[in-house]
Amino acid sequence: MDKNPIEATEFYDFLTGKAYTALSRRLQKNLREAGIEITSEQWSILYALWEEEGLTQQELAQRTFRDKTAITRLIDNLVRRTLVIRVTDDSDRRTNLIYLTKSGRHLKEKCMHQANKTLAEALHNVDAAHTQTAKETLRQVYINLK
Amino acid sequence: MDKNPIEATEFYDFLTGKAYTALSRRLQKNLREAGIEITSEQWSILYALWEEEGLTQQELAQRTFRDKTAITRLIDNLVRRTLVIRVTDDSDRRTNLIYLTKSGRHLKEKCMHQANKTLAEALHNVDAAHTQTAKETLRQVYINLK
DNA sequence: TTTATATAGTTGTATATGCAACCATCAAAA
DNA sequence: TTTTGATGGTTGCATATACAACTATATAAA
Repeated sequence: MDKNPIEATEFYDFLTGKAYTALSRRLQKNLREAGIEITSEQWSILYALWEEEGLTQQELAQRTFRDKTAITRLIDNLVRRTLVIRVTDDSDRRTNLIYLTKSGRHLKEKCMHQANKTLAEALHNVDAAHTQTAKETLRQVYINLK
Repeated sequence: MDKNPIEATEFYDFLTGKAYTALSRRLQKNLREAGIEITSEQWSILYALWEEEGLTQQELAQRTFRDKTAITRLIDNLVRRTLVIRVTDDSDRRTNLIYLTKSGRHLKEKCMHQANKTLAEALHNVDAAHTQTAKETLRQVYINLK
């Protein structure tokens, strides 16, 4: 567990989450400036639903790596903003299937534009090869820890 | 702002913070299993103080990239756990200087061991060169967005 | 059929966070 | 010296989160 102390020693910033905090805050700022009043966390739920509608809350929890209780309340808030609806699954009345409303679906283009803008701002002065490596590394970290 | 859509397109997971969430959760789990009942956020404050005591709350806010109100309440919780104390600066009575208590100082070794363990688990199967690149990339992201 | 077990989701509680508004203190200008 | 503006910190509020305990439903075992 102390195999690579040299590399790890300078990597505590990763543990403090500074880069992710900065990224998340910038996304929210960009969304707000585009007139979209959702949080970055709500964005991540919508992003999953833009990829595939009708997911259960469990599936959303897995895809966004959150506790299912966090999903309950995120969906609560998205329902209140009339961006998604809960539909009880007839074949298993325990589960809710989450669908986008027309407004929720309509938001996709504008939101993804802001998401792309945010990533471009974040990765300014980072060459493509390094971006690719960082992407793979974060992916491996997730696989290691999930 | 849409200069590198290809690289960005597969990088939305970075925006959702999955890797950081996984990392933060694992750190807290490792600390708990070592009998240390602090959150990963509290760890990041203590980490800054282990590097340098007597920081102001503003300085802590900058170093951990958090809103100063978040620092107020993190310090509240750390004071309640008797890990740090607030000392009013005599030369400027607006500012609090934050010092570790004996318990807070004592925690360093055990906590840093768990932090190193967490990073090692996270970076398992990631070679040193990639770790280095990821580190630099996250650093650049932070610089771009801060 | 009844019982036991597993799964999907919700609620209570404690913690964390950003933003806006606020108070206290300091420093510079008038 | 008084006023003005800047800075450090706190509080109110809404949101997000994990964990534990709970309800409701479904499935498997007896």
